[in-house]
Amino acid sequence: MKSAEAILALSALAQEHRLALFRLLIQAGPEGMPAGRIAEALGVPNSSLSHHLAQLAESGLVRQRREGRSLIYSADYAAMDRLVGFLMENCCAGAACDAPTANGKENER
Amino acid sequence: MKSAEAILALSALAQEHRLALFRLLIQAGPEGMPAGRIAEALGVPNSSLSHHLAQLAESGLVRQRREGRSLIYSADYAAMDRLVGFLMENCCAGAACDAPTANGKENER
DNA sequence: GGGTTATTTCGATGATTGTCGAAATGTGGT
DNA sequence: ACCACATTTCGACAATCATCGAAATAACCC
Repeated sequence: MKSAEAILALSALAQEHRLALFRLLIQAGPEGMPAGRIAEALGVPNSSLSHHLAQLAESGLVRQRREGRSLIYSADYAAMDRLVGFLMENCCAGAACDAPTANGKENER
Repeated sequence: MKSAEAILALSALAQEHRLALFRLLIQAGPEGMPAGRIAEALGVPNSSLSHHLAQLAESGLVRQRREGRSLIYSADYAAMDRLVGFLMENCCAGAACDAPTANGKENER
């Protein structure tokens, strides 16, 4: 992952509505949720929400797919994984430490 | 962790210089680095860097301590841990999944 | 106290971002 | 073809943010 991508992803998360949105999708699981239901859940006008969804999708943290008239959004766990990996890269100059890893498995760096 | 704290931390990271700064500190380990050496490493004017350091410190991701005339900054790994934990909270509605965890240990949710 | 070094605060400026209604687009049913 | 539904794009405005020089603060040494 390059720095520019990471910034895009972090900026996407660094906003009240988008953060709530992303966490909602994380909790919704891989099936995701249609835009309408998300807007309803968050109490944000459609046009605003659409703007935020686009930004999250652009950042790669969220996937979009169409299903009938609805657009379904879902969290991309692997992207989140890569982001955390990038942030903690070469943690403690390579020494073993309690640094976060991106995938819940043992730290193998 | 509350949403407001998470946003503060994410905003702190969502900026070119601060992201580079944080990763530098992650790699520097718990001893950290003095402000001057950081500014030099990143090629950013002192006043700009100070502004960024303050923001990272404010967010809780970075710690500040004085040592003689120097102010030493270091990454707070536990804070990063909590941030990732918050982002992935209740991942996949509690079902086992490949979600990131914050500490490199097995996923115990 | 005076001088030197390390770093922060102030303040002004330009650039980026969030917001939301109205209009446009895409999809499916009849 | 038409209508209704789901969602996005456009556009304008207010609010927040990044930048950096100059001045202020803090620590140390003589």
